[in-house]
Amino acid sequence: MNQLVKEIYDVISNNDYKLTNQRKIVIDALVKNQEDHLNCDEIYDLVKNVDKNLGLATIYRSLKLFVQLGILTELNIGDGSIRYDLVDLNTNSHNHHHLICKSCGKIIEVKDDSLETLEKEIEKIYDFKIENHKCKFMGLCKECIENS
Amino acid sequence: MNQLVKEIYDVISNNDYKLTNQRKIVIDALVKNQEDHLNCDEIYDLVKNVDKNLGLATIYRSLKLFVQLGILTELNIGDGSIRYDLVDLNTNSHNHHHLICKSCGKIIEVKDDSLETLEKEIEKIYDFKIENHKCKFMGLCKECIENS
DNA sequence: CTTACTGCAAAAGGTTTGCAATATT
DNA sequence: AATATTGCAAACCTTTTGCAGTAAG
Repeated sequence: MNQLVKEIYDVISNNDYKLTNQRKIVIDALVKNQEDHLNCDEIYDLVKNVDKNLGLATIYRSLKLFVQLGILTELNIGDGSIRYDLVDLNTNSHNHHHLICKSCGKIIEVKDDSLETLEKEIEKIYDFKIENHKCKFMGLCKECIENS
Repeated sequence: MNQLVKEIYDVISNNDYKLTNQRKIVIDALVKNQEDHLNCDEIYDLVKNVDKNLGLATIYRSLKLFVQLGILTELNIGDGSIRYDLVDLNTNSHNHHHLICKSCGKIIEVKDDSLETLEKEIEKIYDFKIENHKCKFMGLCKECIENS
């Protein structure tokens, strides 16, 4: 079994939540489509092929739980739905940003931890303890620039 | 009249939209409560005191227009509603970030343009033309740290 | 065997829209 | 006078919730 899947299972079990079939199916969809930043409805569509009876409400509840357990973070690209991003459980860091193409909607992940200096500065100036950050860059991707 | 208000009026007129009483009232509420990052419903509450008949739909439509005209930007703090942030029309830059206290919900504005270096780097590596960015830092504000 | 979890359907937000009346240019 | 804008109510969409039945530990 995929190493990441195993780690996620552990987080759930170790926190005394039950490893139900439905949760496993949702996790499978999330891991297999990491790049896609799916929203609940899109996960529902995928998951129906595996278990026709799996309900939408169950997915909403699963996703909420996974966020609470630190397995996922929420991502808002302004389309009216919440999208989800798998957290790298090993580094336990949120050190990546998103490039969102305003033309085609593509989301590109950017690994970067260069915000740490800025964070330290902000913490000092504002007496604010930063625990996490979310950074989005909006613009045009390579393909959309070429096709315009 | 407030200089900022005058500038906003100009943007609306110059783009051939009508300077209606309702739009003026909404602008007034936005300018007078710049710090508060109001959502539509909160603006509705404020505005009702000025014009009891001003409808919620009108505010939604005004806010959409103002975003389109670059007068406002949308801000998502994860409470399920869209909040709004006045753009500094003179600098025409989006060079500020938000600190969001996860305990009391307070939003603190941080002036900073240190992301430009990072943006240039990202543009080069990913062939992505960045037009704007949104950056949120989540954590605990001074007061909430002291009261815990 | 206990109680957390699920599925369903209904409800609850927030936001959008159609239409007739109104106000701005 | 022409038409963009408004107010109202209904519609829409995403997300949440109550409850009875089911399954994981």
